[in-house]
Amino acid sequence: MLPKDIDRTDLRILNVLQQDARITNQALADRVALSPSACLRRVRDLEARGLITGYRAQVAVDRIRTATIVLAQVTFGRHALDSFGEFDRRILDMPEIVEACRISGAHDYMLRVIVNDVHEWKDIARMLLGGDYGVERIVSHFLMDEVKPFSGYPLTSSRRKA
Amino acid sequence: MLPKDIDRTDLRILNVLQQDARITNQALADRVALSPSACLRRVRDLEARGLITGYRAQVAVDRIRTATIVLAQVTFGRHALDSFGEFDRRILDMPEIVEACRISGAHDYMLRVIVNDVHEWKDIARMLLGGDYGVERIVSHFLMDEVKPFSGYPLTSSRRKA
DNA sequence: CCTGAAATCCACTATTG
DNA sequence: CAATAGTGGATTTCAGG
Repeated sequence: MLPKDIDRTDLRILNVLQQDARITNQALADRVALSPSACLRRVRDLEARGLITGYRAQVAVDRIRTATIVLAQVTFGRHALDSFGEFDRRILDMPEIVEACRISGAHDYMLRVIVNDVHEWKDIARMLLGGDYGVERIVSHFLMDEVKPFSGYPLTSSRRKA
Repeated sequence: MLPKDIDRTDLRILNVLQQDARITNQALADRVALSPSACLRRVRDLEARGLITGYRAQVAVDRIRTATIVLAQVTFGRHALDSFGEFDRRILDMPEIVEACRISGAHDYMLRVIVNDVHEWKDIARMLLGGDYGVERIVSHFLMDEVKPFSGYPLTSSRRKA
């Protein structure tokens, strides 16, 4: 169930850091009932092993710039796996595309894009369609309201078996 | 273009903190060419004004637990605005639903859900459909690959006018 | 793998420009 | 508003169990 190289103390550390990445090491050590030095060593270890992939400030971007956020589903025509590679490289290059997932189902990618307005999105969508990546169709949705903003994953599944 | 209560120094601070929330105040001050005290005052101000909404460690959740991540589009039947409120409260309560956005277009919500397996997702989807919230249809996509993981928003739009 | 102490280094405040 | 300097406290290393 739990990977054998992660114990409950690690989980507690990760849970706290998911909620408050800027907590002091001392306070963190208190919350997980460890001495500061032991706690720090675990945190460094979690970083080195790639279990913590980064620490990010969450910014209210809509209060800083004009921001229209688009969730776009991209469908490919021919499924040449190579064309995925080209497409991937392209979207990694575009700062407006802030997130991209390959998904199962009727569509191939789900993108999250930030633009100033709908016209800018039109330009980008046209670019993706016309770039000869094999993109056949783009379905876009505009984000109206962040009802539940992401604030970390549950690291233990709460749901119990029947 | 830029809100008058945010200057370029604030933007640089936000940009650095988006990439590395655990940087020390001194190093941050260096990077934005400010004294530590001036820098710290700005950071506290950005927090107090709600422009920074939190600091989060990014965790490689798939290396910690069995994780199937679902992107689900939820469509309502009758558009009673009240039923949205009930639905909202419900999803805020469910730890498996880690993000929820109201969107425009053919569907009403986009959810990001983490479950152990497809069966668990089936249970949750059935719950949402049967809970008398007015949910009419759920289209689900399973996340196959995080091609471009979210790592902060561009705070200045790079695209220039034609 | 932990604790505890010692030595840095940093956050934060007061003071001043 | 920003810089400088001081002090209380935190981070980090290391010795030892």
